[in-house]
Amino acid sequence: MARVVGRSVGSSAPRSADVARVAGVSRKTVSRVLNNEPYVSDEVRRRVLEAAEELGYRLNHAARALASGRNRSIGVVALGTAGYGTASLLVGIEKAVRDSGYALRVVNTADGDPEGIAGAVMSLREQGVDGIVVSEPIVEGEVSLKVDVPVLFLGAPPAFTSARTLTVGVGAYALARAATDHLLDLGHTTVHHLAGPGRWYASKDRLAGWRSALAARGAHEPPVIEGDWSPASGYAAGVELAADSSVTAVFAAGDDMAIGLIHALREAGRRVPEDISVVGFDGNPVFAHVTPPLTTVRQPFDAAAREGIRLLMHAIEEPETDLPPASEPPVELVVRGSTAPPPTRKAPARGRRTASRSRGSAHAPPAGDGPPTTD
Amino acid sequence: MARVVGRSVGSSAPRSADVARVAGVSRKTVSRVLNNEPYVSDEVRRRVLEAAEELGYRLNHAARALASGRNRSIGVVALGTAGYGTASLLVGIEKAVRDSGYALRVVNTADGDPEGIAGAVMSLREQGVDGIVVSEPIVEGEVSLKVDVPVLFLGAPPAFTSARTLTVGVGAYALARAATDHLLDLGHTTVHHLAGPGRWYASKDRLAGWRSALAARGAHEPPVIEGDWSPASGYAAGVELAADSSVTAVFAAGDDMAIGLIHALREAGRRVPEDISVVGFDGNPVFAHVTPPLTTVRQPFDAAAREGIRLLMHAIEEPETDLPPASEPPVELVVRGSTAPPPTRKAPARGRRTASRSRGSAHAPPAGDGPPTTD
DNA sequence: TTGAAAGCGCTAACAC
DNA sequence: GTGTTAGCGCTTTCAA
Repeated sequence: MARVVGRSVGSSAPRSADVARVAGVSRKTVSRVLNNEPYVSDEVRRRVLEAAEELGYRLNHAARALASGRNRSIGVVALGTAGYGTASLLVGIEKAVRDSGYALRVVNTADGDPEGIAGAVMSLREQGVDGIVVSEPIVEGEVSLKVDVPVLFLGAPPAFTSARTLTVGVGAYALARAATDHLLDLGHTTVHHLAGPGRWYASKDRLAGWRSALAARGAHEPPVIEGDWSPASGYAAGVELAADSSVTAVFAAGDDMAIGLIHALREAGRRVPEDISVVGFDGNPVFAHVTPPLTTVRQPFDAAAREGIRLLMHAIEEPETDLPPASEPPVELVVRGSTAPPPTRKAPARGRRTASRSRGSAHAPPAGDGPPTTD
Repeated sequence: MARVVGRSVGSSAPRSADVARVAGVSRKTVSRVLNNEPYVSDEVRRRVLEAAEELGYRLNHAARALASGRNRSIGVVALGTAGYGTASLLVGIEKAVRDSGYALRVVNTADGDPEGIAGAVMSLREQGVDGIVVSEPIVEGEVSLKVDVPVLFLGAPPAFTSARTLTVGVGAYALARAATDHLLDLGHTTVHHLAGPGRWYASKDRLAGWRSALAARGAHEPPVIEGDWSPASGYAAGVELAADSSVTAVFAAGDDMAIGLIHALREAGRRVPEDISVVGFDGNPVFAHVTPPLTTVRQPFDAAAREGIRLLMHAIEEPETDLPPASEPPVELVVRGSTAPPPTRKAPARGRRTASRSRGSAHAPPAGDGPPTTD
């Protein structure tokens, strides 16, 4: 390996000027090659790449950002929790962003309150991100904020205005509806609902799906119990529900809550699924191994993240163009052992047409539209 | 609210020069105030802050980074998985970094192989981070890399050299030992081990802790079974272990694997904990609600992250000074329902010649020694 | 198809 | 205590 460059000893990292010198071209040409711009002869391109390689040249992102105004990085506002859902979404976002050649900056908000979100967004903007992803924030309260870059709301409706506002749902409404329909199909006369915190949009969406499934069958709508996503809150709800002998089916808005719920139910002497059926929400694979294995609906984290980032990238790089339409992820119901036909009653007709894939129901309003929420 | 600034209409974001003009000072003084440098009169400081506030001024990080060479951001190389452990560590890191006033950049590696880690680290360096956190990488293979910023290895030994290499453990060795001791204390003559992938340092550390606990009591060391952290791999191990009637206690290197393991055990007719005791590793709270509730050891994710970032910040901001010593996090054993004394028996009426390809060594080699892998 | 000059917004070093 | 003068390393005009 011939040492072509004069001195590279005491000096620090090579700059584009060094590459230019070694390749025998101008700095601008180096820049062209590095940015894959047209109008560079193959010969020159090759020489530049070779020189960069030889020098171990690494482009300085800060300088590029300063000069161009574009940072090639996107920021994500996430919840500071290690839950399966949140973590899965973050992993999916990271991968999609990296595949796009962008860098990822993360800011968590302890609890997704408006101030927290606003602060996180401002901090991200200050860091110079080209786009922002707000993942599963709360919906309550107004975030008064105006951001000058595109913002993607993943699994939630827009909470503030931005240069370009995008929304990609995770199909929570349809998933909740499928979960409830599954229970109804089994022959349960109605389904109780253990919801997430009322302030979360994710809660409202699931609640709405459950409600619509009930309404479609003319089933009675029992009062909603509210948890906080934690297994402990599921347990507390279970204690409450176990005392009500009319309960035969429960749809919990989260797997962890469902597990806590089942725990309390069984402790109170109610068998699952013989006496009471339980469906969770998320799709954490570990719950295939508990007793009873948890029936649940799988959230399309990866697909939603990929789709969302695709839209965001488009909005960043081609602000003028109209965005290609978002494809709705499929509904995936995972039937395991925590659901069964209701007790006493004779087994229902075998017409078990589980709402799998396909939007499954008469009308499923897309996320962002406010289906009748109570709260 | 008096509009002091001349025109702010069509123009874009205000710069430090605008603030300087409004406050009637020089740009450098604005810079001083914004960086909390000394030698600025309170009066001037107040005026500058006021002007900045009024203009809605936001400092441009890219420009600062370019000018100063410091980026006020740290990068983390994580595993692209949504597991409880990984996610908890990341959340802890994010919080600690944010509290230090730094920004966080994240790059995941699909599987922590040397190339993946090297690529992630280079990408982070290119992005101009001031420090890097490598969280739970694999240990096998050499990462040939020289980084010019401090690197913190969290829960793993240094995998490559850097300007300043820091290491903070999560006490895995002590935790594994505590888990095994708990089983031994219960009266089990020995404890089997379901390990993580051999390439992971986390696996080796836990393995070593288990091994040392056994050795300290002179207990026989059964062959190690290797999983991949997934509940499915735990299940597979359980099928295998259930066939061996001499097994009365198992220490699994992860909660999820423990759950899969218990599943298989019970399916094979072995009761937990009556016939076989199982201890997990991590501390995911949801497993307090399964049947049986999982006994486990809790990893001090937050404490480790906080301590690690503290060290890293110190290395970044005061490279000369010696680092304050790291405090070891406490060992936390969470005893729940999956462990009990061994089954009622007066004498261990069993010839242990089931799977006798154990090495049966009486000493505990430190991590780094490769355990007999099965795969 | 390539190059020369002029900054991007900030901080560093040195004056005053 | 405060201001002045130069850049940081890259991309952008615009010209050749």
